[in-house]
Amino acid sequence: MSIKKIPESTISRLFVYLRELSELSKLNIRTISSSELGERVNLNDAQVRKDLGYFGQFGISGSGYDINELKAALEKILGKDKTWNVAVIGAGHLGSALITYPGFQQHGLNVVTAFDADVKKIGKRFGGITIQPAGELPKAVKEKKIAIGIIAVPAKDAQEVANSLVKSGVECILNFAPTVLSVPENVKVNNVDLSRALETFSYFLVNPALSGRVNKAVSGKK
Amino acid sequence: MSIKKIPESTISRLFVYLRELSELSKLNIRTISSSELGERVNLNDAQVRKDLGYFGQFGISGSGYDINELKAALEKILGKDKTWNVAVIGAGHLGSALITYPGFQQHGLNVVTAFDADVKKIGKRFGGITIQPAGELPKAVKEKKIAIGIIAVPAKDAQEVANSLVKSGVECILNFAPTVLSVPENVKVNNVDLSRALETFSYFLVNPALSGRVNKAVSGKK
DNA sequence: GTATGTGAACTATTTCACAGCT
DNA sequence: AGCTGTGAAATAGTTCACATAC
Repeated sequence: MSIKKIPESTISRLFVYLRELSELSKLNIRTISSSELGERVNLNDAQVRKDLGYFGQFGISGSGYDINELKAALEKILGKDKTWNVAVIGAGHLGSALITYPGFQQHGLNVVTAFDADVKKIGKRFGGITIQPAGELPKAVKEKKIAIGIIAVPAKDAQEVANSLVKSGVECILNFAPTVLSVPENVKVNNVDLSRALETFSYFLVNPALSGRVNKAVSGKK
Repeated sequence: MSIKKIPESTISRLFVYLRELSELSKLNIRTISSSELGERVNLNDAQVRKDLGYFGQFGISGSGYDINELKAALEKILGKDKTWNVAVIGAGHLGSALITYPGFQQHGLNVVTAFDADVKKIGKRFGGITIQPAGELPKAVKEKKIAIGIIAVPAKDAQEVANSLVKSGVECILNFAPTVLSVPENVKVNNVDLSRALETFSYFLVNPALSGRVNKAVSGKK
């Protein structure tokens, strides 16, 4: 058993590499070395090689990586050739913006339904999507083969929505509510906490002298 | 010099603790132990104590932490007693949603101006904010004492906007563009990459068997 | 000569475990 | 007895450095 644990940060960086490779491919550049690629995305060359190394050997010693080949390999690994159905729960400010957010479609994610608990919101339309009553969720998940649920409800309701998603069989949850969700082991939760992202700034603004004491995140500079 | 480096993840968790303490305070609970608090936010008790330990000693041996006292201490540390002015750059889909997103105000962040490079967008109003031409940015940053810039422009324009923000004196940037920004050491960048957050799901959906091989993020379960 | 792939070294972060306080 | 605060141990993640391949 020589299976290595793969850091989640590696997977996250794989998407960064893929994006950069797509750019390079458009420019008709053929090959790139780990150090050139690393430089473009502010990462160490060894980091690039190690990340790729978890999934196989893609390079040619002495000359680097074939851009189109590596791009295709990463697309395969990351499932970019597939599309997934998404449900948005919560049609308030954030939720309604997400329903029509075009960035999702660009990445193989189709918002196919949306729900809200508030009767006043039911029946409203955003883009081509009509808001359904929250009670319809379990049925819709099965019928529409929803793989990903996006939680955009107030913090106090988030856990309940998560429970309902999990019970209906959804295994991936993107949580915009500023709260910690409890879910079974097999369910993957990503948190996007807009407030928290902004809040951490307030710490830095209040403690400018301390900023040197804080370690940089995922991809610090050299 | 006994100054310890503080992990950025610690600061992030401090906000989680603070939120939980606010809830507890409302319920008129007086004290809490590190293990109880940890359990509520899915973290190890030692983690809670170590995080707090970077900033001082807040607990009472044998009985735990006074909720209101700890809450006040964290608010001070995290700068929650202050407010900051924010500029949004990019008034497209995402930008315009952010301009009126009420979550920011709840955390002491006031969106006071917004900009766009597109002449068609200039003069449009979202909430009480009128979109200004991008060229006005440097002047506005100084006049309105903007501390935080939110980048909600396409990836290809993001670096240019960041340069302009930095040159104008902004030291905190929240970047929604899916690209790696190069900024001077003293500037703090937080990335909120919605696409990436969703993209990582596609990896898990394609490789369900592998999910056990991937380490959990910041706050794994016990 | 140049650049990969990968153990080994290093650095960062989390968890353990226990002395000491209330 | 119960719980904090904190060194020490364990684990995770990054960077170095070099043998090996083209």
